[in-house]
Amino acid sequence: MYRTHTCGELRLENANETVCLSGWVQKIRNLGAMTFIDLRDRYGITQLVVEESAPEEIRKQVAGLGREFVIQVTGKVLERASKNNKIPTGDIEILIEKINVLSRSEIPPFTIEDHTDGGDELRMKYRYLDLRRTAVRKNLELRHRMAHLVRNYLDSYHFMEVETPVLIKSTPEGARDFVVPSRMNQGQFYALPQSPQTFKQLLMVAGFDRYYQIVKCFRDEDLRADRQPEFTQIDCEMSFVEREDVLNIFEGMIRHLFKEVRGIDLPALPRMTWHDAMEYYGSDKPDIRFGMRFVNLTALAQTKDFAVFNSAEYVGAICVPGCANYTRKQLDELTEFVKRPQVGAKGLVYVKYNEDGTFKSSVDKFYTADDLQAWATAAEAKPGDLLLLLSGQKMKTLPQLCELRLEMGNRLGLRDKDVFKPLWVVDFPLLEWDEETQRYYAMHHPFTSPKLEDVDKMESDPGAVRAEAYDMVINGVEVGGGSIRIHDSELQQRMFRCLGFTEEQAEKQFGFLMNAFKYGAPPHGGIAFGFDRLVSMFAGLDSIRDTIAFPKNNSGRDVMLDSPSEISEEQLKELGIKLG
RNA sequence: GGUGCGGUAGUUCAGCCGGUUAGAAUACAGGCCUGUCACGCCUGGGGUCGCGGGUUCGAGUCCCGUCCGCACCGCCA
Repeated sequence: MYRTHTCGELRLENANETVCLSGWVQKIRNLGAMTFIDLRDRYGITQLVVEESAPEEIRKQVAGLGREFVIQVTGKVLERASKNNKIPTGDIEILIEKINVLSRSEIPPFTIEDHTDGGDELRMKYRYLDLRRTAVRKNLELRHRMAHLVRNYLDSYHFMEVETPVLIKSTPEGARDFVVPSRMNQGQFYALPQSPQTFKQLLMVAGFDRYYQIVKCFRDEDLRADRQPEFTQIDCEMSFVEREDVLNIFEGMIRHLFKEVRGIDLPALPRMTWHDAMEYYGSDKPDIRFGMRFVNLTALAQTKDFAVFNSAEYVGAICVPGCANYTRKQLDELTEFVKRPQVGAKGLVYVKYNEDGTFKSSVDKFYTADDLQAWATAAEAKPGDLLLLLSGQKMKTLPQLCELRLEMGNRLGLRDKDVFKPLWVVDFPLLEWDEETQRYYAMHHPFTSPKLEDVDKMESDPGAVRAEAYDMVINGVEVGGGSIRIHDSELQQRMFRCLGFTEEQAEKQFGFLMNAFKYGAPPHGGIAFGFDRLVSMFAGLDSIRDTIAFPKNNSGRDVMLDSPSEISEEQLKELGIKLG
């Protein structure tokens, strides 16, 4: 037997018991006549003590210990002479009677502590050591707990978890596929799923009317702090439902998670149309923890001889509360911010609505105080507020203003990580025009149902057709999205036509689905949540990496395994692949 | 594909306008210490300044190229 207890469970009431513990040596504090050892496992830290009076043999063994050695000790639980109220086991210690070194350790490349001295790269290379740290372990514990809560919640609503294949068929739409060469079918390739989308729809045809799966998905696109090439979705689909049914069930799931994990009772989630999200926040994933909604000043701004505004399709403003006292330097910084290539604005116009009711702006040459007053009124500004204006082509200016708004939210501390403001964004456009290829693409995916009242416009005005699609957004992060699907094979064919597919192409790519729909497809819809993002949000992290046990770096590499890597000539030959 | 920042001791970093033997903290090793828990004190070892080229009397420092890391843009139905 290696242990009678874990390193996190002994308390004062265990005093005088003889116990056996196993774990890692976290820290050795040698005070000369006595030595303290912090013994660590998943559950906590227990202090071991060796006194001068201990047998020579034990003192010698302790002297030979090093950080991260794995040891097993037997000893008596004693009340400490000086207690440590920072840890749950801080009232007791173990007087070592027997010690057994189970495994030695080299000196670790970084300290295994909450505030490690190791940088990201090193921690990833030795991820198994990094995972010993409480901070990282807690994230994985949270992930486990959330997965468990999700499974229980969905199970209670009769959702069934079904596994779908990982080796599937490549499709041209959407993200790049990861491909896997087939040895038995030379010259042909499997693709890894970007999502189990078509399978879950087929499961609906099969009559599994409530399906879910916590499942790995793969996209061969460049990485970000919140994007990994393989990531986990909570993938769900339901039959005989309308949009409201789906929103209700999954709003319930998110509220359940907030309640259980964070102890937060969320109110019902507000809804916002995609159109309003763009118009007032410049984004399809608005952060509504704070105000500063956009105000359209186009008409009011095009009254004077200011060419910049007069030539603009759109002039928009945000009203920043209490910032009329911004200095020239701060305003210059903001101008620099919006002119960065990542934002791409040409310039920034400010209007200070001073406490004394006067105005000071960067366009005083062109506009009178009455003009500026009219803007301030439109923006519901109060004395002491600062208006920031951007102008230009509307669909370019809105996202720029969005960046500026988020920046001001950050500067004013309005984006508190412990405040959660989820919402549904609904009524997305069905199609999106792509300038480069001069055709429409499905904004969500080609199986998304148009809103019934817009179906007539699919041919005459495709860009105006709205979809039965919805995203759940929390604090400016898209955590989930889905739609009511098309279950009518004729409508599906119409959709493919809108996307410029020939009948043959549609048949070749999605024939299996269209065929299935000929045999009685129930109305259905669903949603998928980005599980990594959800966990990182609940953990208050900016990056999803620390919610994943073995993540990949910025260039999609696993620095621990050193993958991807080359394969042998033999392997290539077997696969019938020649490298160029 | 692009932009920005970074790469110096095991680790995290400092190193100014180019100038003597490249420093600090921490980790590590040795010694001292009876209540530590970020233990304390003393001593010591430890460097291909990412790599290649160039400018210069002289390069960690300046220039060019390259590799690696991070953040972002493009991309992510």
